[in-house]
Amino acid sequence: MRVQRPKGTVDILPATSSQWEKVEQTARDLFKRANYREIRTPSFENYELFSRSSGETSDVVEKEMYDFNDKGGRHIALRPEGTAGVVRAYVENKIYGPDYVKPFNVYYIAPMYRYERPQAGRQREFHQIGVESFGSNGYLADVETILLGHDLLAELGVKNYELHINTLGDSDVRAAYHDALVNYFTPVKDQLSEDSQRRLDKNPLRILDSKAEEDQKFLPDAPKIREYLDDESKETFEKILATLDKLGVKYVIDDDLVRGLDYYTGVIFEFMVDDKSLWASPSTVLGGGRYNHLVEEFDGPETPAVGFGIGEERLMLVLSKQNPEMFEDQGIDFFIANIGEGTDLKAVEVARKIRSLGFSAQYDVDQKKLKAQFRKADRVKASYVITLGAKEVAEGKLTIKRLSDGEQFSASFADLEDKEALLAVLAK
RNA sequence: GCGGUAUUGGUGAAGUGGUUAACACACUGGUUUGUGGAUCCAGCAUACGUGGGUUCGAUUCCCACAUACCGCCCCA
Repeated sequence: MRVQRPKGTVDILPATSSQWEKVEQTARDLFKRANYREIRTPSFENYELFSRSSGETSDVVEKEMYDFNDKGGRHIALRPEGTAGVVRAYVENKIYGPDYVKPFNVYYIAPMYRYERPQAGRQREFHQIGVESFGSNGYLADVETILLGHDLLAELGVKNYELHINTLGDSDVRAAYHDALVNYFTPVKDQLSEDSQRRLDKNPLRILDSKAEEDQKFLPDAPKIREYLDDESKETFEKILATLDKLGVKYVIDDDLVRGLDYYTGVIFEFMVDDKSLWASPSTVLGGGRYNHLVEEFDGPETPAVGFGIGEERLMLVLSKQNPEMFEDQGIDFFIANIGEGTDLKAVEVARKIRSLGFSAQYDVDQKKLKAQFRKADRVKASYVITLGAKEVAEGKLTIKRLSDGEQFSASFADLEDKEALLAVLAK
């Protein structure tokens, strides 16, 4: 039977998985230093969790949800994003209680699922790195979240990224602004693009970043969210911006920035990468914002929260272009080549000994001819080849050859007893 | 969900309605039976995504499906 992986999925093979490891390790290290700890939640949840949190009419829910009924008749959905599950876990485990230090800061690195038409950097199973912070409505919580995103991209070596930032205000503001947009666009509805006419009913905010030519002339004069902000929202936004200024973090206030999910309530932001060799127009690699009502939505106490998510596939795409050094194959430290009767056992012992010192080492389980063993050493990018022959074994000696220049070193088995001794031999 | 392009070996690819599917790289073996990355020799496709159809005959024509990619929608 010939089998094929499901549409929109990929196999991450060893050549690539080592790159993923590096990226994820960088993220984990940074989060750990900021005292964000990992949370792992189920990859599937009850359908309603996502339909409620993302918005019934959002595209994610309407057409991208990977859902099914299980054998017990439960309506299940594979998670399309990370926040809802974390919020559910927050409430279900009563983390809002006094036993937990606030804010409650967590991160996750996990697969997500969306039933979509695949493209480069967009799959049905994809991965997100995300952070969430629960319990603080302080502007510094917003700043901290933005900084984490910023610093992560910087540590990874992403170039040409731009922070776009905007604020949606609280639900009253959103409602008022929503109405204002509808009032503004409805009179000219038949002049709008087909897509935008549909958006007018469903999600008027979306019209703002329409690419359709017909829509462009209406956009500059469209009402701005800032005109509808309450004083508190305005003040918080100003504080966030002022702090970013003082910290030297560059940003662009983007009136047209609207995130696709319904649950955002305050500041929203995206880090966009402009790389013409990857995408015609700047693309978002990291997006997030404040969502102060989601915990209540799931019957938890009123709890402010803020977070972001990174699309890992997109991030990898960017890094492969912008930081190729990070992705170079390192190879192994030692390859043990052996020749002659009874030397195979010694090769195994030497390899294990070397590994115990913390080096990487491999020997030829196929026991091919010496020449073939050397060829294999080249292919696995070994730095050194240790040659073991009957003669060496008898004398308690071994030869170490540096493949880069062919230099040979003579060592004794005693030199394998500790790392310093071995390094000393190689330093000669 | 809509529109478009593509699909030949491990890889990059050439090519044709008709006995043996070019070339290159990679790989494997050999080139004095203990030393690699060079040269040389040899080997290396279940037959051209899957299934139908047209045809005396299809990898080459048609249709469907699958998958990938591009654009839209949307988004990470």
